[in-house]
Amino acid sequence: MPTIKDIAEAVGVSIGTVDRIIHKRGRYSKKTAEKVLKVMEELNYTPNIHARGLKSTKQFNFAAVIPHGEQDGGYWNLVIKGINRAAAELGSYGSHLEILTFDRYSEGSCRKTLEEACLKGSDGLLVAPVRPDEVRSCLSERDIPYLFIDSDVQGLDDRISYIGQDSYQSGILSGKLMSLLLKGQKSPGIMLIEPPGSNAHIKRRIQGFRDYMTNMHPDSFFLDVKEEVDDEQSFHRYLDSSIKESEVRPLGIFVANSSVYYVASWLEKKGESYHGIPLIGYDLIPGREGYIESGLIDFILTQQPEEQGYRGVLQLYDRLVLKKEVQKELFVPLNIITRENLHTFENYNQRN
Amino acid sequence: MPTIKDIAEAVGVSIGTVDRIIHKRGRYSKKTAEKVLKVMEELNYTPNIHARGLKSTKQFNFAAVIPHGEQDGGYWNLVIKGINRAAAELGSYGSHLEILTFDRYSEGSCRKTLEEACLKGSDGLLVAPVRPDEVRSCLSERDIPYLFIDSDVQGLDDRISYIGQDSYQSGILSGKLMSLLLKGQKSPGIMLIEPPGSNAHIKRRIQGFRDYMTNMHPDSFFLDVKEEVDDEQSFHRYLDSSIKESEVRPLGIFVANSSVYYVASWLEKKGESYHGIPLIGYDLIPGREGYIESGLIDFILTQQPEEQGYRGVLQLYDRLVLKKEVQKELFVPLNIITRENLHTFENYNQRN
DNA sequence: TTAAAATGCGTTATCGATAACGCAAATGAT
DNA sequence: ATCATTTGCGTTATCGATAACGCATTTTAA
Repeated sequence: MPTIKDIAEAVGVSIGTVDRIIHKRGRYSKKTAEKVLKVMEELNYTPNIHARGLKSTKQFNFAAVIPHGEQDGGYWNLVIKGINRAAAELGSYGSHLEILTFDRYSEGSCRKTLEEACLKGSDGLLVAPVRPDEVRSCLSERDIPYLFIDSDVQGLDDRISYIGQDSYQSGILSGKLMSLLLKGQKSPGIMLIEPPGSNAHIKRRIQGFRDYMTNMHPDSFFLDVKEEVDDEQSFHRYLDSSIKESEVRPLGIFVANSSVYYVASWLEKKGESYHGIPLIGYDLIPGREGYIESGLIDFILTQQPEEQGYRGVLQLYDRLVLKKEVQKELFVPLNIITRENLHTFENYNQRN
Repeated sequence: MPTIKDIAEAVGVSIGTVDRIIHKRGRYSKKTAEKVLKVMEELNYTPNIHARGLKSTKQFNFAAVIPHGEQDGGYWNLVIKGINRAAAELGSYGSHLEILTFDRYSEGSCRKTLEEACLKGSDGLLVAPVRPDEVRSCLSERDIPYLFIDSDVQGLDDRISYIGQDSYQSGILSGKLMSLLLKGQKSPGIMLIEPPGSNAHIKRRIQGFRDYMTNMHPDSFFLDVKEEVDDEQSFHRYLDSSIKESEVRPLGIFVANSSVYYVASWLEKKGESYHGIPLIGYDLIPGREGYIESGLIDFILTQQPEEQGYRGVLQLYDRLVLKKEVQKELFVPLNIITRENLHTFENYNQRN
């Protein structure tokens, strides 16, 4: 491995000169710079990360701005887990990461938290822009580098990267799985549950699902249920009344987010005759796996929140500390979770 | 972050003493050692990786001993890809990794390659023990640290780690998926294909599949096909004669490894009436995805060869270079691949 | 022409861990 | 009592990149 000293000797200058040229800093002549860059190219010089990391006194301060951990059924806690794992893996050398959370259901909370992060002098932000307008208005007037997870924001294209899921395709995939579960039944009445606080993301999932079903089962019809409250009891009541109104027993239920667990507990309460109804939903929520094990929930698709948080931090680090190029867009794989492979996903990932 | 200097000052000794105590090296008194260790504990000292990496002139030489990349339908090339990705990520600081391949179908080739790796003075080996006997006889008499991927070896329990898949459970999962694809048909005749060079791994998959099916579809019967040759043409001929002999058209086909692609091309040749037969198999082979896209193959389970190679190298590094504790056994998640999520698995993973 | 300013570049201390080296003091042997 | 050996510990150079500092030399201004 060639060092800066090797370069200096090869060119016939001192290491100080080489360093200044590498960093385009201080004073040097154009001629020398050309020679140095040429030799660097030839010897295939790459800086020694350890020497750099050791010397650099610069503490990078990163901040992650995401909803409170327990919101959305604990979904964001999984993101936090991934963030912390990445932070631990990078060690705390040369970088420090702080997680700031906000209330995604209260106006202004997101903006306030973002501004707080900016004022702290963060060198980079990892943001879950569940409130795109607030994010847009806050970030567009600053020049802090930022990266989005979970969803993207139109108009903020100079983000470092976006890490998320192809929602529409995940809806398609759900459709396929539902189709299989229906075992060729004709005219399936499908209950399509649009959860509270539904956003563009969730709407795209529903669209994908609907498109697949109408395409493959033209005779299927939908019972759209749009829930407004995020609380198990009211959810159950609401489902009961929806069922009563429409007077059909659904042949399959698709829930476009983690409310699927509420639906599962509802089915459980309804008794045996409801237990076989195909049920597909989103997200693995710790403590709720029982519904998958018992088979009440047939399939869960995940957004891989942990993976998103993990990758997000790594990309921030790669881009800002290591100054590497990173992918501007990264879709996490669509994993299918079911009773038989559920346990193989647990506790994978921690690197020690 | 406390440094070795902080410890030294706190105790009232020099950094040299602290260093010797940390590494149990050279001469020091028991009393001082106790004090130093106590303070280290209190201040929660962790060595600075960068300083250590910078100083240590020790080049770790690792070797990966696996079958030729193109064997098993290119399967090992994927492992190699993961190994290289990990190697690139770790940078080449303080470690060098060499991949040595052998012919898994020729006796002694594995042993020879292993011995070669040992003679090169490797500090650690990543081994795919597809020939357990040769691995056992070679490694048990040396004291080089080693780690297994793909499959484990009985009697070599002092390995650093084993990284692989829960084969039986993957068979169970295949059974579940097959069961769904059969859409409730009665008395399904299942063609169960045991591929050439079948090992304990593959037999466990078959066992899992069979157990699930006989449990959930007691009326199902199996047409066992044990193929001997690993070549597309002969495979087709063999399938033809098997079908003719048994005089049944299979209602579903399970192939316990990547020979599933041969079966797919066979079904394609047989014409329309064969195209709808549920087909489940293993492994994503580059260039063969077309059979999944077209739907000829319904589901593919993967062993995540790339992930196995990647993790293997990371664990070797963590254990030997960073001297961390690592998990003695790591099962990779069972991913389900189908037409609708196939593309979300491609090109994920490389970190830049 | 001469002082002032600008340019190009070399020198050096630093980050934290490592390990060789060697000096005292303590212990042992004769 | 004297010398040899052992024991405990401090000092120091090193790894490669970084960046402050300052010395010559050249260029510009008056």
